[in-house]
Amino acid sequence: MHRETLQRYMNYLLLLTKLKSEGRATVTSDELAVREGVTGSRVRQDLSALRILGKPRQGYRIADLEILISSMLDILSAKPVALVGIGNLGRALVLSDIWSHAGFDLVALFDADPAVIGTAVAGIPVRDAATMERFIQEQGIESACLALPADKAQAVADRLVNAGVRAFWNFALIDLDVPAGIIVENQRLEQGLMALSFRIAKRNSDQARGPQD
Amino acid sequence: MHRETLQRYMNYLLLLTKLKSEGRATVTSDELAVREGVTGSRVRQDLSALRILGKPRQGYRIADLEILISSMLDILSAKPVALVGIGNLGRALVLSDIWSHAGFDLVALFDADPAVIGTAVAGIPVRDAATMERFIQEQGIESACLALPADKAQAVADRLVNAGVRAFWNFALIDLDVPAGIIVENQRLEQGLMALSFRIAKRNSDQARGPQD
DNA sequence: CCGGTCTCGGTACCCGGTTATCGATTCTAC
DNA sequence: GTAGAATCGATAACCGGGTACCGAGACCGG
Repeated sequence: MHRETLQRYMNYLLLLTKLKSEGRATVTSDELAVREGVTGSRVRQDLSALRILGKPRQGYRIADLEILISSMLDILSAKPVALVGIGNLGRALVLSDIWSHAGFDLVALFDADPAVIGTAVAGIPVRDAATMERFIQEQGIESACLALPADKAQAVADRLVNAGVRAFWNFALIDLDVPAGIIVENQRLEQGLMALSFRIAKRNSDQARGPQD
Repeated sequence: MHRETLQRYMNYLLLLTKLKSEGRATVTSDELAVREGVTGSRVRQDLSALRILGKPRQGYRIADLEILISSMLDILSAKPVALVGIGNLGRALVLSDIWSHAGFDLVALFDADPAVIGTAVAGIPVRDAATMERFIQEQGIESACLALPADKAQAVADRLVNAGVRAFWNFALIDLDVPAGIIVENQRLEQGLMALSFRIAKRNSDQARGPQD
């Protein structure tokens, strides 16, 4: 599955949540389509691929969509995950409610700074990074979030791989070098901002040339 | 330009920076290609679209690539930007060095909490959100970063649009409703984590089925 | 009950992104 | 200096995601 398609599914899910909160029970493919900038055809194909069936003149049942898309993304499970790096970013992530929404259970925090070791964030104690491998191994944790400076991320990732971690959510601005089979999902904040810069430049130059196209 | 293509350019840039720090002066299209999971052909077409010329048996000059890709993304300018919401996430963003790397100059911070108003982060004073419109207007700021809870983001965005902001970098997990011509770049952290969940599920099921494909 | 309309499911088509290929150019080696 | 290898630039071929279309089923109004 291509990244674009995956993103569409996640956006469907976001919109479904909103619709459900408005009391809606069904959606049509065209309704989902306009929000995504695609056609109803594409949406129907997306849903068809998940074996989701709708009814003519009625649409799709929102509850069905939510369950099937969620189970495809495997966000209904509670995979244990550890977070390394209790800086401002780390704290923000710990305090957010995204973990359970994305199928994870944040079970451990690590940092190397004695000033924060022993404190707790959102009720989760911050452990000494020196004890990281043992804890990860004992708990069988296979996912980790790296909220660290770029210069420390590779070394920590290496240690975590040795301890059994097989998937990373990486906020450090480097390309992690990991063995085959280990997943790295990079969350490049910088690229979002660059994309904004590009879109601003494009809009401004388009407007300068006039709206002839 | 499609999102995928834009992402490739940004990844080229990231890799170029790394190569330059290693003392390299030129790159071949194939070198750039393998990192992106595409072919040399695609890279050559990407660079050709930017009127970048290489030399046979030598490759492209890294310095040229950096300048031309950077200018296409317009990240060499210093567009003033304001950040609203001095929570943990806001602080992390302020303290990061991404702003200048992406063509922005972070010039103002706002928050509604009296406890943080008047303090400073990275040398930038935190102003009262009540004075936001006036300051934005006076300084001619046209970009803003929203590091706020979802329930406050829309109201703040509305006020900023009225004050002249025409581009948003939005971290709140909602679809902002803005007038036509106003750019919203959503940085959906949640979706990165969901994508990781999906990739883990996919890897595990693929391995269970065996590596026959 | 029946025609009209709306929306789904499936199929065929299209377009543009990606790859493959080929000639041209430049560097290396002897 | 010449043969050979490497890499670019350009063009053609390919492929798959996206769209358009059509028949089928379901609700609505009379």
